[in-house]
Amino acid sequence: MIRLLIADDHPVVRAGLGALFATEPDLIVVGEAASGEEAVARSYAGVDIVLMDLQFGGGMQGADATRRIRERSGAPHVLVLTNYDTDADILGAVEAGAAGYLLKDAPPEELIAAVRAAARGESALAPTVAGRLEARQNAPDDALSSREAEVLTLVADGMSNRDIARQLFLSEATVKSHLVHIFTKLQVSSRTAAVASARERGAIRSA
Amino acid sequence: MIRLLIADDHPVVRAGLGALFATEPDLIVVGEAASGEEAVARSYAGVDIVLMDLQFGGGMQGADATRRIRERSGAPHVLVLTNYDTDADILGAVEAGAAGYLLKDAPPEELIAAVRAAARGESALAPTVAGRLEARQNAPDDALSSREAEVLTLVADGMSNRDIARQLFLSEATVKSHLVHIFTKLQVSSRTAAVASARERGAIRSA
DNA sequence: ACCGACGTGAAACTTTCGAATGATGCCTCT
DNA sequence: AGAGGCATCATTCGAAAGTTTCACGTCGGT
Repeated sequence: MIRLLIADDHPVVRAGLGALFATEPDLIVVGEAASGEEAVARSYAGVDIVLMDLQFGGGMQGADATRRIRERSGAPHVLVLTNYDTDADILGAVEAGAAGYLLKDAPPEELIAAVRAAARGESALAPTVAGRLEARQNAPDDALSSREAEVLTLVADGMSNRDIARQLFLSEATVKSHLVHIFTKLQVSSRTAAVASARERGAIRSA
Repeated sequence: MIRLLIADDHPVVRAGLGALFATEPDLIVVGEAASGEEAVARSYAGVDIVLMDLQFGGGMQGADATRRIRERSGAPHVLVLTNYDTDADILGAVEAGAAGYLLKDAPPEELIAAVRAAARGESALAPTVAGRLEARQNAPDDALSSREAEVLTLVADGMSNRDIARQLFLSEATVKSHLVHIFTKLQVSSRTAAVASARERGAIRSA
């Protein structure tokens, strides 16, 4: 018997996953969570697999929750389940310790198979995802640091360097410094181009 | 008895909505559709309400499907159900003849109430959505001219004023002039903010 | 025929951004 | 202990971007 925890902020999705797994005799849903925090709190030892959404309406996001859960010993495996298959999301999830990365539009059989695989301790990456990861391995090292990503997000919201500095309690010089690094890593030379590039590769999420 | 058709390309969401409505004695799901085309085909007279997702993986999108369904006489009411609440999406759906606009993260009771309201012929806009529509009504006349939209698109791609001028066979001064008008209409004061604002209201589609 | 609104274009001027360089302190990994 | 990555801050300068103000058509209306 495989015990599941479903973490998703959409009640409809929780109900759907619950209904799906209810038809399988060896799977049982033992809990639900509507936020990242809740997911961490409910991932006690009696849970075998956590189905984790990456996007939550507010608070802790799925990747962080995954990290928190996995850093404990005897932690359940985490299967990430999301709408998007952007590089940044996938990489973040895998790096956070996810055993698998599934898309919400996947056929039910695939979900169920992935749950069973994860319960056996296997990694269950969708084929498209695996290919993407491989491509990422060969890509130049251009991962933004978390601080840089934070700055870039504010830039994408249209804030000026001064605004960003105030918001993050930094000097304007520091913001510029971060931007230089961002430009270098993204191989661009203006803030709008950086935003365009980041959107393309899924490093930032539109409002 | 209210007969429902569920149109969504995510099996999980279909299952979730099905499970949700199964608990209500006066609601019955009489069909499912995984694409816009399928939704149109299955919206025969025996259906009272269509739950319509706006985003489909490919082919006909929800707004077009809604239009097709509603243009027939004796057509079922269409409740649009989506992840995003951008102005453009909402406006498009309502204009296509949707009786309601709901977000997927809405609580189940709200969904069910909306279905019943739609079955009675009432309009069931989520409060947040209604407010947004109203705001749109009162908003200053901020429609961009086609030339302005053209410029803004290039800005969103990260091009400099000089690049844009060259591409559109203009002087740099003219590009700036267009930008001034764009800023005024969007009520912002920088190019990146303009792009953010345009993305928010759906005037620009990200790559 | 006149007026005004609007899209378009343009100059001069101010502010912000980005490039280049350098420096400090704090981590982690080796 | 040393190397390297990251975050922080500073100064200087030239290049963009943004502001202000003006001008010229075209079009619709009273």
